[in-house]
Amino acid sequence: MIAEIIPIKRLPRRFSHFDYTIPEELKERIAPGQLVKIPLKSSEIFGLVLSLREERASDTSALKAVVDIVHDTPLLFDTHLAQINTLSSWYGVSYGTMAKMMLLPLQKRKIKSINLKTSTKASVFPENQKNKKANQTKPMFHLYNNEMEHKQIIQEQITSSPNCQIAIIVPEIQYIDTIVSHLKEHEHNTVIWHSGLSTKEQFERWLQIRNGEKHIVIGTRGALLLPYFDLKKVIIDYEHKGNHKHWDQAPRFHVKDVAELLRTTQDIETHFTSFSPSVDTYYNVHKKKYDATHVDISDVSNCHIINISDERRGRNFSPISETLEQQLLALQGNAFLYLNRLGLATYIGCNSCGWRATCQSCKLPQILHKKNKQLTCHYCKTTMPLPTICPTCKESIVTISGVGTETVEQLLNEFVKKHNLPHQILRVDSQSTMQQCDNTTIQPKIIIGTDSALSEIHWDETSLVAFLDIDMQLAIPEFGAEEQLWHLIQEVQYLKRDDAVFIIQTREPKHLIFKSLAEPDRFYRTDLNHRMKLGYPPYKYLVRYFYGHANFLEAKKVMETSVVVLKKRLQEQHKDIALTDSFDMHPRYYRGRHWFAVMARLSPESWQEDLIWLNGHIPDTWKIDPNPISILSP
DNA sequence: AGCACGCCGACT
DNA sequence: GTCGGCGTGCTC
Repeated sequence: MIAEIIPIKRLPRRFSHFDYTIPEELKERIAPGQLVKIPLKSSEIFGLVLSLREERASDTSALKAVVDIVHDTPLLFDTHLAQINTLSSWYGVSYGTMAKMMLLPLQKRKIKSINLKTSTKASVFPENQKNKKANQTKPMFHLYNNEMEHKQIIQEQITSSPNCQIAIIVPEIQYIDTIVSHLKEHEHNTVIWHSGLSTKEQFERWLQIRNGEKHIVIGTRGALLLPYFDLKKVIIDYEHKGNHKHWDQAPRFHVKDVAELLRTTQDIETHFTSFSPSVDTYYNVHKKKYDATHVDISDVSNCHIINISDERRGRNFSPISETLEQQLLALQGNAFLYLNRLGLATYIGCNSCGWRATCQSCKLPQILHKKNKQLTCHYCKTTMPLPTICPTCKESIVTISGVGTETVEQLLNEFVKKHNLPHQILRVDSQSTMQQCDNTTIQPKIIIGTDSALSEIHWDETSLVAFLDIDMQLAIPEFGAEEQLWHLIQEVQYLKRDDAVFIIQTREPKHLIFKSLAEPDRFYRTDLNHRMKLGYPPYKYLVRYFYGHANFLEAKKVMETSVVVLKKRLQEQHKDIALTDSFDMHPRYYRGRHWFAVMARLSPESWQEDLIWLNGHIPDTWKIDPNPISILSP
């Protein structure tokens, strides 16, 4: 007999499983799902028994032997093995990589002494999935307009499914606390899971999840891949957020896609919850693909849209409009000024020849910072001195413009001094957090910050919120850029005190987003219409492939020829899959390579089969990114 | 992917 | 002589 074993190790995608012989004394005991010890190269590692089969003539005699069985009780159930199998084929990773994500804390000596609970119900290998379609419940969407409703929805979901496991997935670690505070009375029955846990914590919590000792799991995306004992329900909270996608490294999975797999193959309920439904969810609710309790999205009618172009005509070149200035002068309590740009100046260039300071390797604009007056690339963090003459035409004096958080910080400090205001100015961004600042004074504060400040603001003390310049967000050439800005406005509206003033400064006050604030359906319908015309989700399921090489021309050439070959294959096999031409990514150069990408548009009805077909026909060196949140960036 | 191996160049 | 840089090659 031969054992097909998954080595629990990140291996390249071509190594799905390895064959091992079974020593005589283990033959009676070995079974699929068991954790075993196997030799691999020169070391001994853990493996998972995938299946057992009779010896074939084609088997070489060079096979190594299984060393030992760690537990007689299978560590994983058939459903878990089936899940590994499907997710590997979607994301183009080896079984070992998938297994590693399910079993990350196992590299321990403690493992031998743990007690594994046996599954009580007979697990069904999902071969006859098709028959089960009838019992499946549709995904559900729940809207909440305040934290009371939020708490209520989560609590209802917990109490309606007693004695089985529920996973609540949030997009970022910071959101875990909110959920925990809503479920205080279930604290003894709750496990928190996120990427910041130590190996020891991971191991303990992993076992509680595997053995079904705790019923409520609150965690970030990785928590969805753990081997649950008896999972009945998945709640994806803040469902509109992009960070439900694991874009970092393979497997590049989207929580929603994994939840859909669990729903269709294991009858696990999926619930999407949010205060601002994603465009995708809005579509699915209206097409009756999701059930929903109510979808009356509250409007943002008390928001002041300020046209900065008018201010410019009135010779006010400050990033702070007159309206905002008046509000600041009358400020009681704290203010939060949002600007999603770091640094002092974001445009360093030459007026006569058009040269612009860009990073040598990444080709991204360099930003001037206060510290040492250095030009910095925000992507690769390299710095260089600010040039005094244009490096290209050697004549003109370099122009410095564009407002960043540091500029506004300086400006506000002068403003406060000039008008004798009691406010302290704080800059909160990726370079300086709220904790680092002197936060002990009872002095009122004006906080100037980027996205990362949003979760640190004390909203109950804040009576003024302003977006200084969000036009840059509208210029991003990504299909989800408008939607992201929409959700950002909704988030501020959701978090801010009801009586707090909300100001948005823009050069495009006529933009759809601002015109739709009092009429949310208009935004959704119009954005959906654009997406339909351009072939974006939810009308198409996107898959992005990308490839990088140290040499630019080599990268370009290899990618282009591979795309031509793939297009030919698609035509030969009459596959209804649209493929773009290859395009360069943004930044074009990072991690020592030049990157090119290609995108496939699949039918939302058949994406699972099409994705597997594509993954089987692409070069081994391509990275696979199904359902990407960004087309251009890594 | 990740790790062992190996072949050179700069130090106690 | 030995530490350590990262190029190369292999995993049942």
